[in-house]
Amino acid sequence: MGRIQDDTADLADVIDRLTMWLRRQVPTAVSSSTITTLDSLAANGPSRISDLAEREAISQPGMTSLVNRLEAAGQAERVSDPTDGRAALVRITDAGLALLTQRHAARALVLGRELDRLDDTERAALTAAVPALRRLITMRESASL
Amino acid sequence: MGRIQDDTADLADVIDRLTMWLRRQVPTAVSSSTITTLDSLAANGPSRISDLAEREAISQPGMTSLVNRLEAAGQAERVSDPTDGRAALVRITDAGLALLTQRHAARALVLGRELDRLDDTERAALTAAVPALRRLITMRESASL
DNA sequence: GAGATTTAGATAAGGCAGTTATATAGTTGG
DNA sequence: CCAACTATATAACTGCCTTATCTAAATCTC
Repeated sequence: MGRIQDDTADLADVIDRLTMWLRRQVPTAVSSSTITTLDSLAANGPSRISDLAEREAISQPGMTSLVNRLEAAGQAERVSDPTDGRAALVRITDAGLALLTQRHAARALVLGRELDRLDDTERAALTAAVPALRRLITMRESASL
Repeated sequence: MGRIQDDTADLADVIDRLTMWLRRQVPTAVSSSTITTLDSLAANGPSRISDLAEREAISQPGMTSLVNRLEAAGQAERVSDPTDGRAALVRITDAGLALLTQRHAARALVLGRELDRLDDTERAALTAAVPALRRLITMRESASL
């Protein structure tokens, strides 16, 4: 119990710090919720404002203004929902997809530089952990939350 | 090369998503830089404003105002630097340490619940990766950046 | 099918946390 | 002892979020 709990705390701590560090290395110039919203649009297809707000855990007016920014930057666009005249569907544009690609590449590059400084055993341990980490994510995405 | 690069992108992606998810599960009520600054104070002892600003990669006025907030909340305090009348040393208080402890416990709890749903092999892979992740962090902390 | 209720989104007003530019006060070297 | 430097604070501004409220479309009830 104590053992597992310690590892868990370690993992949470380590993830925390790595993320902070990655964020600093790749100064995004766009806010973190901008990126995660684009990610969500890329993964789930055109979505309603209120659905996006719920996924990103921000308020509906907050998402309205975020979408306004995305639209102004040409990274997403509003299309009308044929089935509901009140709703607007938000769709990622090619420019939005390009932004995601570029950012992911930049982060991978920075992380890659650090990985080069680890030894083979350490790198192997990280590689071996990726599938479990991915499972962790997909589990939560299908969870009710 | 391609192989390692793919793993790297995977790792960056996975870390990204895990962090977003952790952040949402444990709505912090305090900003992320508040926490990381307290962390830094706990780890490195009383520090100057400008040193903190550099470590956290925010501007010096930004750190001044962050420290003002910490002080107002009773989580840190300014003490005068005996060796330099211009400088203020910022020191974490017991309340600040308690906040860190509580937050880390909350995150570990949430993460632990998910880990329980993995199988033994997956958990072992994660545990095995922790030391390498930690090395990754300590490397960058001692780097010149 | 007309009017009340609910729902999707927009607008308004405000706050917090960051930015750059600049001011103030203490330190240090010639 | 004064000039230049350094540590922090203050000022003015911006970005991105919040809650409260408004409008318009959909749905439900009779």
